Amino acid sequence: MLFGMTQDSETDFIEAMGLILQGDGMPRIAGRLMGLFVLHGGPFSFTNLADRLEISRGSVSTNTRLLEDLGVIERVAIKGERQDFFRLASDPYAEIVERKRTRSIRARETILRNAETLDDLGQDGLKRVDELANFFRVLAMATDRALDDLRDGDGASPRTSKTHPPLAAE
Amino acid sequence: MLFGMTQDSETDFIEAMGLILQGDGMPRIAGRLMGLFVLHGGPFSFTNLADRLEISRGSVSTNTRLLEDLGVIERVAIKGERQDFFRLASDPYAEIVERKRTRSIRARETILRNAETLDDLGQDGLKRVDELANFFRVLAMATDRALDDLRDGDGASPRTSKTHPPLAAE
DNA sequence: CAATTCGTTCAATCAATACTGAACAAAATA
DNA sequence: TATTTTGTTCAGTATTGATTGAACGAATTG
Repeated sequence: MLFGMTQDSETDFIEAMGLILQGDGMPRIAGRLMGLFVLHGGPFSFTNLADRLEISRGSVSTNTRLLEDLGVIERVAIKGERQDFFRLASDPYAEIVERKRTRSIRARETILRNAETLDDLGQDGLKRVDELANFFRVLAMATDRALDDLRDGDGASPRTSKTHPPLAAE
Repeated sequence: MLFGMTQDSETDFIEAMGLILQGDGMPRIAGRLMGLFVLHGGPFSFTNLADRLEISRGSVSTNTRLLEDLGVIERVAIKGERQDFFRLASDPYAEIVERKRTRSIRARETILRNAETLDDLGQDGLKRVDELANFFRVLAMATDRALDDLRDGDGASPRTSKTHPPLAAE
């Protein structure tokens, strides 16, 4: 039987990471890989990854490349070994935030560019478009600060929100 | 013929918004609706929305409810009218950011909760898990600030990043 | 050189989700 | 009361993207 079977807590952690990254629009397997690399830093061989996570070699190839592009992991060569090895990068999260920032900026640019060719918008219409663009600008600025915070290796909160307790899901 | 046919700039704007929101994990139709409401504030009747965007009544129902829950639009009643009407809400973007914030906090909590039951992680393992949790904490703080900025109706940048020019996609 | 190992690619399958359109209940109208 | 209008729900379809597994070329080994 398989149902009701409980898994060990390492698997729970890895699967949880799979779901979290999936919820953020990435492949679940990328999340599982990330979870594994956070638990044990690596290096893991290509084959080892496929075996431990029980995923196909194709998925290992695709998703390690994805995480490599994101700067979450890096490919390392090991003397006397034929396989590729991967380990958690030294600054795994910066590029993720950087991409979020870029997406917000792009969205804002797209909006402003499309708005240029619009006429027949009144005073109010222009204001609403401006506020939409500003929304994305604010998002971009927020990720920008997040990048700074990450770089500073910011362990404790240096600034508390005006409107929220330090951290709780409410 | 249909191909090569160009659409007016209003449609371009609306479609662009559809793609932007789709890229953020929401239904494309929700984005189109949002685009329409940003251009013209409303109120639009239920049927009018279906006609203008050429979408089914089912989609109007589902996606207006989604945007209503998000606080982007609000349902209004108009004297002498049977249909529901919708207009852009007064503070359309706050709840969107609030949800982003909640997701980051939840992710952090999930990680910390799963990490508790883990043993056999060395010094290094604990550090990596901590840094992962901190990553989501930083994201939560960033959205938190974004929320403040939005409320302040912040039109000009009060603080410039240490590492990036004021705003460009690079 | 033949056989194996390795990582990538790609066609096929699978899974998740969006969207439609018909069925429905409630309310308004005739 | 019968008909129409209205918004929701839901089953079915379409679409999109993730995942697999086989085919492949390159490199290694025997």
